[in-house]
Amino acid sequence: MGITERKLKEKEKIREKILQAAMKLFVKEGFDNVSMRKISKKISYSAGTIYLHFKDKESILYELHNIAFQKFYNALLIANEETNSLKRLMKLGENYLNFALENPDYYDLMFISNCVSASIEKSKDWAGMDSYGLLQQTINDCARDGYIKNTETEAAAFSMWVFVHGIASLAIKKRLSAVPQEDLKDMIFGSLKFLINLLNIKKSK
Amino acid sequence: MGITERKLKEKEKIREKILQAAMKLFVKEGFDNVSMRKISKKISYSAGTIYLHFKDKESILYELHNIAFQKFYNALLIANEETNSLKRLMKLGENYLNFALENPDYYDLMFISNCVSASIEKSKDWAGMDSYGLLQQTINDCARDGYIKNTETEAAAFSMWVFVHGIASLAIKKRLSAVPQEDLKDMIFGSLKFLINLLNIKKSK
DNA sequence: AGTTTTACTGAACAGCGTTCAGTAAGTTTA
DNA sequence: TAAACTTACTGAACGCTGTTCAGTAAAACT
Repeated sequence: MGITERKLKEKEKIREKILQAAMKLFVKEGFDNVSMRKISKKISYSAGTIYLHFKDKESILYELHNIAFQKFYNALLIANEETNSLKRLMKLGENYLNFALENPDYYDLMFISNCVSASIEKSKDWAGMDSYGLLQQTINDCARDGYIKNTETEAAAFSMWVFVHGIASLAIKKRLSAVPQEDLKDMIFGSLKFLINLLNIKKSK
Repeated sequence: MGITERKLKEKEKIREKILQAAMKLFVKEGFDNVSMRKISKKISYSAGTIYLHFKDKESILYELHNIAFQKFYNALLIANEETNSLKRLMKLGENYLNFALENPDYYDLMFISNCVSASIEKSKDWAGMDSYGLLQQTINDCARDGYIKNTETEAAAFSMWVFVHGIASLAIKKRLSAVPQEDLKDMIFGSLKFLINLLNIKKSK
């Protein structure tokens, strides 16, 4: 079985090459400005070859979409180092926003772009479910520790998400240009603090 | 001056025709799936003619973008019928969300799409400034009436905006498919109520 | 050695946004 | 009224796109 195995590995290698080339191009030039021919040139194959590995351009995006969610989940996970649940919630929000601001193209792909949402609707298990679970867990911990009301955990989790997503998507899509560039980060992270203070019923300080 | 005047009016008429045809096509088929040739066919002119009235496809979008903001502002304005400031804030949020859900393509154009953001950055006066002023005014009224802290009006206004935008953009971009369709509206407007309750320090009831 | 399988190419297709020489009608001037 | 000019518009063309597929050459199997 040495030969077929080697062949499979080589196939996988090309697939990987395509993904990496596409990823780099997408991030640098934006998804729409990258053509199949550009990708193929970057890996020194003909454009047709890509179609031996991917159904179409969209499915390359979808694959990258899953990779992005993996990165995203790992970026959020670092918040778990914080032991205080409310601080952990804060850290979670900060990590979310930092990921979005540092990887705007990934974030766009994951939460905004149209290309992917078609594929999402088919596969009912959404790649972001793990990350949302992380948020729910943290909110539950906050409720347990008396920071937020037990009856409001679901609404709090959802609100927290739409809040940080709202900020992230407006920033990425450049709808916050009224705010001076140098004040933007303060504004963003200040707002996060503001929301968490609203949620916090302990008001310990 | 009768002739040149008539000619100008005719030119304006075609411009209007292009905008209306483009608008209908954009809303029905989505911005990317509409070609200049499709628009031209709809108005029974050649594709080249459009370029006598608009620099490129993007500038048609930009024009529609301003029209959309006008519609948007008028939709928000209805909230002013409500005399109680906190209720007015609630109504403002509801109107925002309703507009977004009922005109997803306009909303996309105004707050999400890339095509427009390039033009926005050039013209420093953003079309949404009037609408944001409406929000700020309402928040100030709420502070005056003791519903929210006087020190927090800026943060409250920004938070309110990113919150409703977060909901709207997730809904429009179909990232809320985990929520059953029949529960979606309750979830959305329930969350709005949740946020306003968080902001409300009077807790009158 | 001959046959089959595999991997890949490059030409082709239909469609895109955009440009522009050419045309025909409308308007102004002589 | 005839000639000159202006304007509005067309349709072909350019270079790009995503995608398909007949053809090819090398590798693997019999």
